Amino acid sequence: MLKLSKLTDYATVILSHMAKDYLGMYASQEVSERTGIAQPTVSKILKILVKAKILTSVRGAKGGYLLASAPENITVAMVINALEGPIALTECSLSHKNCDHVRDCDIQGNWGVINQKILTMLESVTLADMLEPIKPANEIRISASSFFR
Amino acid sequence: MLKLSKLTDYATVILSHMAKDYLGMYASQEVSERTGIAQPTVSKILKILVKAKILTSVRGAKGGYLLASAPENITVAMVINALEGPIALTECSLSHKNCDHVRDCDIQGNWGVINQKILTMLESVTLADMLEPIKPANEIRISASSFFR
DNA sequence: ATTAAATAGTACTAAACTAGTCCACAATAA
DNA sequence: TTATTGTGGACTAGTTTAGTACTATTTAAT
Ligand code: FES
Ligand code: FES
Repeated sequence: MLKLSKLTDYATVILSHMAKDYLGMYASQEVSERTGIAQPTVSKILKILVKAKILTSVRGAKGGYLLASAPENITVAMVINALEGPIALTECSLSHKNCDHVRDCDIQGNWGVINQKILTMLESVTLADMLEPIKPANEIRISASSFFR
Repeated sequence: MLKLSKLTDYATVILSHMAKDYLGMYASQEVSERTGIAQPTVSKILKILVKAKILTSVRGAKGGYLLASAPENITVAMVINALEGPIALTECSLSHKNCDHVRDCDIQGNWGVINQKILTMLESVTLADMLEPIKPANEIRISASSFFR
């Protein structure tokens, strides 16, 4: 169903929460309470986000997590990348090695283009954007006829 | 890893093959030989594509499958939809029911916007486009600053 | 009529992935 | 020293996916 994992979804919820006061420090405990996501799961996600350098952590009592940069500089693509690895719609967008038993394939490159467009789109959305209330007029700038040109 | 299933990938390969002579009829046997995808798997995919009305089938000896419409009218979104169901990055893009234990969530709507953009993009790419050799200059028309405005 | 070639539908299995939990360990504040 | 908090890794149960198999149905050719 072309979907993100639940953990990625949670991660955006968690980060949005933290972005509201983006200089503050948040203990996993507290994040769990505020978001309603179970504590062990929150903890797991926060650890992953630290490893991806999206968050920084402070250990010990009164410790917690903070955003490693301003919400404007954290993109949705970064978050997806942290939790799910590189964004690649098809195996071949990432490496052609895995597709060896598919002969007669004329389309790998085009998948790559689609993939790149989605990536660019996701890179253009930041945590700050996610917090904004939705504006109804969202004009799409891609016209069908110009897609591959 | 935000990826399409292998079957979807195969489906595009199969359809691209069939689109080369898009009035011709193809037996699953033959498609299997040409693409190198195992026959039972090809067969499974073709059945699904018929149910989605992307292909039509002719039963009996000398039967086979044909494109139900011209390659220009078959979009990548249709194919993904046939094999994986509705395109929805997060549960909430599809229905908010499943997310009830996430309190304090300000972002569902924005996911919906992102989702819609990806959908529009995938709807703008047709089978005919997939067959074209790639053009190097692919200007992306979405600017970061205007994403949510 | 009979046979062969082809799709339709469904069910099944094995493998891979995901979500969610848990625990022993390390760091720090009080 | 003790309580609090993050770190790292392991583990289990559940779900999803890929791939296969089998039976029934349809049609062309003979
Ligand atoms: S090389 Fe993988 S689908 Fe073509
Ligand atoms: S309602 Fe599902 S992530 Fe917000």
